[in-house]
Amino acid sequence: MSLSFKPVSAAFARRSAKVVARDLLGRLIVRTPNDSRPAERIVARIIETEAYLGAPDRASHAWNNRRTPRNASLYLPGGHWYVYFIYGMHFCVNLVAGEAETGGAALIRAAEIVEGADIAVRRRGLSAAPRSGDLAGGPGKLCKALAIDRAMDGLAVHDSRLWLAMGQRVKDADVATGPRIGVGYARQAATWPLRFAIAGHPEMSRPRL
DNA sequence: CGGAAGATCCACT
DNA sequence: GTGGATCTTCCGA
Repeated sequence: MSLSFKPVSAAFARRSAKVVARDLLGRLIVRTPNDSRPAERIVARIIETEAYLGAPDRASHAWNNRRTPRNASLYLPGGHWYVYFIYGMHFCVNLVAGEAETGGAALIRAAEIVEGADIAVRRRGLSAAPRSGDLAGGPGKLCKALAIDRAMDGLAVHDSRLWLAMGQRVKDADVATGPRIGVGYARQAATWPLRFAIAGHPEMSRPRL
């Protein structure tokens, strides 16, 4: 497989959250923690995402145009990172999608580490590489493996510390869809098929599609 | 102002 | 399968 390290265009994230979430599969997150140690680079291929649609979506942090200190960056123009802290323990990373003030975003739920796995293992606090799926197979694990935290919240998607490369688009035939995880409280919105994953990939979070 | 629940993960049974 | 960790936000008193 040939993976392109060309940065995504400015237009990539200016589309709807649903289209962006689908198109993120197969793209690459490139994390370069600091410029003085370029060897610390980690590259992760996106395996699983979810779309959150903003004001009309009861599962979205932007439901009914809610605004809090935590979700401020969710209202930036498409093409910024929205990183939030959840359950008092974990971070989750989203790509803000669509026009400014609309609150759409794509949550990145799982990725396959394609470069820097040893660094990711260390960041996770593990002594050895876990079995497939346990290194970045979940939104909290992904952020820990890539050292993504509050400092990344609100950065532009082409920031040198955390940016998106084209990788390789995944064919429709290889995409599985289903309802989103952990949003049972969202009534009708909980049934919307806004979860996307590369079918059968071992890094997919549970429950598998 | 207190309690509850959350776009989660891990240890334990 | 269940519960704990413990930040952020919501809701009812």
